Amino acid sequence: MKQDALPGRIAAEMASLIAAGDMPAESHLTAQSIADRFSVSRSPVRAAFKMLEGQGLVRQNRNRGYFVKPLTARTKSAAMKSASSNRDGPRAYYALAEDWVRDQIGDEVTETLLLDRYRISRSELTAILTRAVAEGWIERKPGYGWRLLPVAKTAEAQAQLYRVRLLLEPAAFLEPTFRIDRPALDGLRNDLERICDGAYLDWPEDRLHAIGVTFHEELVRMGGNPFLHQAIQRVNRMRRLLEYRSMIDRHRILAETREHLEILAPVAAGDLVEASFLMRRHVARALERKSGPATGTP
Amino acid sequence: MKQDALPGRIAAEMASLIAAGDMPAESHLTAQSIADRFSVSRSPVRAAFKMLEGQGLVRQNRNRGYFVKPLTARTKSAAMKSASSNRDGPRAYYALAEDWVRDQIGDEVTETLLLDRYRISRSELTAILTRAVAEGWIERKPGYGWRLLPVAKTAEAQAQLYRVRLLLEPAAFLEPTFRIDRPALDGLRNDLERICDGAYLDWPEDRLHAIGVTFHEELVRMGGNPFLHQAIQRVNRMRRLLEYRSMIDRHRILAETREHLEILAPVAAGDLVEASFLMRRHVARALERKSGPATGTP
DNA sequence: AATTGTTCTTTACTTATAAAAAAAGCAAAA
DNA sequence: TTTTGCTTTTTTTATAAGTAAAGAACAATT
Repeated sequence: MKQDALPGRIAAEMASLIAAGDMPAESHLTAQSIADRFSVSRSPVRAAFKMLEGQGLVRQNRNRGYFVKPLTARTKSAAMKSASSNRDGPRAYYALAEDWVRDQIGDEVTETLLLDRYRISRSELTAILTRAVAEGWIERKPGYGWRLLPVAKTAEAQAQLYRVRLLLEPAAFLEPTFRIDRPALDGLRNDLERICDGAYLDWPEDRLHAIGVTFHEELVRMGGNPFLHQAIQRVNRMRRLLEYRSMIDRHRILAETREHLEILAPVAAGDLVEASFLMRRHVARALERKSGPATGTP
Repeated sequence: MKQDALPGRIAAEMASLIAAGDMPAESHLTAQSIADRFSVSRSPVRAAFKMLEGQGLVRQNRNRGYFVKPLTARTKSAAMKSASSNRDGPRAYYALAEDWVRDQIGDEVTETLLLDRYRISRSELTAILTRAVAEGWIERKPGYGWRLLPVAKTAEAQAQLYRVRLLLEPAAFLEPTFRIDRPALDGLRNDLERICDGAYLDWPEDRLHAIGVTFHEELVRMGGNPFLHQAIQRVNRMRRLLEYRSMIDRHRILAETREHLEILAPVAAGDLVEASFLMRRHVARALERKSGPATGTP
């Protein structure tokens, strides 16, 4: 079996966009534009179209391509389901991550052990290890074997992750290279406002989560320091690893989204010091909440 | 050929230690202690011993093991040469990095291209890509191919790396989990004092560099926040990639080592706020010097 | 008792071939 | 001219057998 199913991932993401109304009914989905968006060729995109057609989300017009069908209650729920069922990573990756977080596996493992335990092919294992290395919770031992690194399993560790964010995120605004990216800013505001306008009740969980993460990462990206941006991306991926199972509290999402909009205002006005201050307060609040119960998307 | 030659790396590192006088003449090198130090088994260590014997650095006593031979001018220079020739990574890794930094290669590559260009095996390529991904300057494209990221090439990159250090390193002292690690502290001070006492002229470059890096990483490690520690490790690896070609200015090393010792004093005394302040000043100075010429190990 | 030297076992790398997937190319339709 | 639908080419993955390397076990030596 192919390691990850590119068409499936593309289809899932498009389903999410359609369900969220980003791709209105009757609009023409040109294969090349979708391909460009995902930076792939048209081949996997066509495969994705066929999957979406099977779900009743798009319609093919012979020699004219694919068009978005109007959403019905049926197709809408199908779209949301497909969007969330298709996580962006191989099943075994999450299985390993979960085993590690739950202490179901030792901290030094051999490749054969993993191969055997998760019933995967060598190249799938390679992909998983590469990813885990990139996300910083696995490293190769000098000889044979891999070492699983400490990860935010405990409440204390979660807090430590937030302390790193507290250091990095407010600092991004103060980088000398900070440049406001209007289109990105407008895109963010648009999403956030729609969430506040009720979408926080409708949209699939992973989309809400993704928008929250994107908000933080985009702002850090505007800081113009790629290493800062990279550091935050890693922290967020690590966070995702731990939080992906937890239910989202949709009312907390609303509260946090309002804070996000509050931060956006001074950024748009060019008051970066104020933005930095608000961001610090925002992350600090999230850190405080970590002493409490469930998990949101600050 | 084996991907990286573990015995060679171990031999090189031991050669460096012997040349630096860390392993005095006639001392007995027990295989297990060396194996533990590198967290490998005795097998590659024995192979390393044989290589060192060939270089005249150690002597085997039948059934008693290996012993350090007194350094002669000849063996000393051989040791330094071997230590520096054997970088801690596959040749092709640095070849690729250099090609990228020097714009000798496009920003999107296929595996076959790399396989062919650097004449390496598939698994060696996998190792190289995994490492580059971990260090954050390569990423997998969604379909086929890999994308080389511009992080490592821009002129500002060095300064931006230092700005991240400026954020993270002083903060480590202020973590609520900071715990002084006396043995580590003593080890650091010992190395630093020997450098100041003249070793800055003698010791091989990579050892001087490594001690500087270790100083910073160990202090951050004592902060007790593994994510902070990890972030700094990444920054340092990237720094190494950018700096690995540049000559070391041994007098700058001396100056910086003195600053390192200055920072150690308040740490040992438990005055972490002062240590944090001194660290900030130290890194800030190094950042300022980046406007100037050559490169040291701040 | 600790450590070496050696043997045996496990683990991972190499290489090659087949198959699957994605990318690239191109003629036909809109 | 753009975009589709289809074909061809390239790239990567899957699988498996053979080899090299590292790890583990154990008797011999100090």
